[in-house]
Amino acid sequence: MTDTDSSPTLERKRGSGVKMVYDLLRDEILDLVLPPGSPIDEVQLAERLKMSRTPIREALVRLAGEGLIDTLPNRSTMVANIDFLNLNPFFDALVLMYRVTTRLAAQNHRPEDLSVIRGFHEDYAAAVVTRDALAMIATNAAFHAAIAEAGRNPYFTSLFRRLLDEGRRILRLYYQSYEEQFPQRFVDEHAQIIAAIEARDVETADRLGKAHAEQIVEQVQMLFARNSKLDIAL
Amino acid sequence: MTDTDSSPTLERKRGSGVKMVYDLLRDEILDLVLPPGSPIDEVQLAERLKMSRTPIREALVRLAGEGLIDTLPNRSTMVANIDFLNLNPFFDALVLMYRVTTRLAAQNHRPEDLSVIRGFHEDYAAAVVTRDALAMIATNAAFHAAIAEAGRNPYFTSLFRRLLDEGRRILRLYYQSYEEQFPQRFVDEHAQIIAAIEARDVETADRLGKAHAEQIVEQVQMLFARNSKLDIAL
DNA sequence: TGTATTTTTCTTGTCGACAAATAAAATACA
DNA sequence: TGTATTTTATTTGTCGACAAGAAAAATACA
Repeated sequence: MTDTDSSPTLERKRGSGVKMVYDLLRDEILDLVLPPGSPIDEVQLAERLKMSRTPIREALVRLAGEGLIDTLPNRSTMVANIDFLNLNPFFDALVLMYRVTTRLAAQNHRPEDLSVIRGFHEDYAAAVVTRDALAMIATNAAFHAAIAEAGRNPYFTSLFRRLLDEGRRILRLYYQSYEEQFPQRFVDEHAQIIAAIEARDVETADRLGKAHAEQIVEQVQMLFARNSKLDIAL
Repeated sequence: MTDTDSSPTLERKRGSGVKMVYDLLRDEILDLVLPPGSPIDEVQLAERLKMSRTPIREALVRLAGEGLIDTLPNRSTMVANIDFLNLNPFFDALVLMYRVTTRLAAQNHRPEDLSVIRGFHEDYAAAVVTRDALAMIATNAAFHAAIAEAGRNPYFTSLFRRLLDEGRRILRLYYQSYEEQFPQRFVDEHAQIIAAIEARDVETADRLGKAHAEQIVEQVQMLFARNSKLDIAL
């Protein structure tokens, strides 16, 4: 029998296809469901999501623009690799953006921003309590992205978002061997950061942002040094 | 008569279409040939460049990813506006990236980088001599982009490139009423920056980068204040 | 058996066509 | 004449199909 009538074609709203694919792939990449180096097949995705290749292609172009996938001409496209041998540029950029965005948030935030920030702060604290590593990673990124938004500099915000994304991938890797000591500390530091922002204490915010970032970098480097044996494929 | 045989279909290499459209539109946007707010018609472009809408669409998606065009769903896409009423976020980001990239270049550059940088330095000096405003803008951006490359932090480099692009649009506007005093000064400052980088004098590079950036910002703000009457359409 | 060449296969890049969504124009109605 | 509603027109978003490129497989040849 043919498939006429049986499946009612699953109507989608007219521009939602690309966003769907984009969000799906982005999440799968950032959570390492698709590890670095994984090939991405357009036709396979197309038939899995029951749509043409066109919207999928558009999503892939966007992801490539954000550096999450690499496209070699005429040949397969794959999830972007992480340069584990030299994370320094990443760390440098991350620390600076932590500082700058926190500082700007202290300068430029509006009252309504704080409730958003506090919301993510609580989400993060909840994730720490339930020891949900994936949720911790995601809510921590959301927390700092919200601070960046409150700083109201779209250039910094977009770079920071990109760094936080990349950070999600790296953290996802290390949280396998996660020690429970540091998340609680981060909750406290987050609370201090919020207080500094609210008080519009620019210098303190700057200092806390920097210290917080360096804590994270140090932790990651420690974890990295410890289990450098577990190597990710490719 | 039909057009069979007459025009031999103008064969293009297989992936070159998108790059062609992308480069073309990018240049026209940055040089204000397409001023902010200009509508971009896909079909019109398609028949002008004698290709299908698909590669044009891909180029537009890329440009949208870099913030050079805005796409409203189901409706026309147009060249991104510049928020002239609040250039502060732009200036803040620009100054910081000038500093950081110059500093990192002093730290991380390799000998071969210097010749590239010097090349653009000379191009800029030549543009100043011939008083070619468009060339000055473009070579100045290329000069600083080359310094950023020598700093070897892709995150900073890509943000800085984006800022330099945006700067090209803004400068392009003000160079209409351009006063010849400052380009020569910039040539000298560029030379000092090169010297600091070559000497690996990180602190001096940082200081020079910051000062240079602030010079530019100040100039633009002065020009902006002076002829705030000439308003660009939309 | 090992290397070079041809053939096949598989994936991407491009095309033309159609349908949905929105704006503009035209019509109806008071 | 002015407003509301329908109709038309224009532009985007999606689709299926096909051709070009490159790797893999198969064949030819030594």
